[in-house]
Amino acid sequence: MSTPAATDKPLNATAASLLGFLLEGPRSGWDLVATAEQRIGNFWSLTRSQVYRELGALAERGLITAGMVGARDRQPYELTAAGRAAFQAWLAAQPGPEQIRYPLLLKLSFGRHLAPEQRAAFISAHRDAHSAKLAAYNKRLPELRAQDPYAAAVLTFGINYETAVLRWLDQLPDLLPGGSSTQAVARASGA
Amino acid sequence: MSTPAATDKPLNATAASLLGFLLEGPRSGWDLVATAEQRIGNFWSLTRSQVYRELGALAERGLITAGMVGARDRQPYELTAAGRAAFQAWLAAQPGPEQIRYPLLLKLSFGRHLAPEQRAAFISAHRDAHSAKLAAYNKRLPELRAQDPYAAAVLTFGINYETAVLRWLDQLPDLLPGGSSTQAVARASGA
DNA sequence: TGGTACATGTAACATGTTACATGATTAG
DNA sequence: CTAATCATGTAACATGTTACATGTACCA
Repeated sequence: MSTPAATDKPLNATAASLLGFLLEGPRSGWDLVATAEQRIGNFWSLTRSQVYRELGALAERGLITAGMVGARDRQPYELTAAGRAAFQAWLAAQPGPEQIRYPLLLKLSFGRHLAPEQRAAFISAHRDAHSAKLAAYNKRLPELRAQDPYAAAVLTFGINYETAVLRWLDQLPDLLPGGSSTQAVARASGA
Repeated sequence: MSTPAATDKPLNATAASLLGFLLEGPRSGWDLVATAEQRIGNFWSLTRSQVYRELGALAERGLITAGMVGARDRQPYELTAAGRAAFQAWLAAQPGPEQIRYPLLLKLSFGRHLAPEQRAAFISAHRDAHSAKLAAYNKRLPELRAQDPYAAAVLTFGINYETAVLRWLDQLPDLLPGGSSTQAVARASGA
């Protein structure tokens, strides 16, 4: 068995994505960060540090090779055959469940300890952020639809998601103590 | 300034949640894991290891104190005044944006490299998981509504979310190449 | 007395974040 | 010439995951 430098253990999703972008041609770390930000940044985050680290590890495993350094110390990498195979193996594996970490939900679930005005401030800031995101997604959709149906499908998830969040935010006052219905009762009882 | 053992740096959300649960009375690590799983597990994950580590750190910072060891080496912790203050400080801070890491979206965005049958298998497994979750949420809602409006509000987010995901999954065949409309065309052209 | 659920923890590792340090190139 | 942008990287730390190790108490 000639060991081609640890094709063994499975890739993590971040590393695999980098390989995926490299399928389109050689890219430097900097490029990859920009590409990732743009293409998967909405549902998969990564940092510069991480990218450089993964590139080093991928090179060591023989899944990519460093090309000739260009202008500004630009270090391009390109896929090897092993890298292509590793990417395909990753892609073919059943994806795990999504992970959501939602600080607002966490704080709301401790809502009994939270002053209503603060709660309201959180929610309102949150609503602004989400309606901005929805608007941005809707703006981008038509263009993407023509260019790349896969990206458009993924963006459509984002639109569904943001819409659901906004709808939930609308419901909140009726669900929470001190919300609209309670206030209506308070007004009706002549407070 | 009497330094009360580093009340300084802000808590992370996981540690803060543990403090939040301890507001309801002394709990052991084991209890806290179970409570967290049940109460915030759907939108905030944590592991046993992490909990024990955080408990150690919180005790060192003077935010909790270890009580007397009970049966089965059970080690209960309770909040200190500093712990209460730290929890309130965390709760009052503006929550950051949610983070979503969605492996299926990642793989779909590389959809051009994915065989349609595999894509279909991913989506179908995903759909099953999400409809099960939605059903579970809907089942739990009435009970929670009476018990804890905050938990119910948070669960309602989950219901909105799962509904949105399922709706998106329904849309997918029309968005992706080789989807239902394409198939209809193929059938019409007599394949 | 044997299995299951309870209970705690460590070690090793993987992943992710933040701050720092350095320098090249380009546009004005 | 100088500010902004491009480009790479390290160090330190925080967070999260997995596997391992140990033992108790309850129930059948």
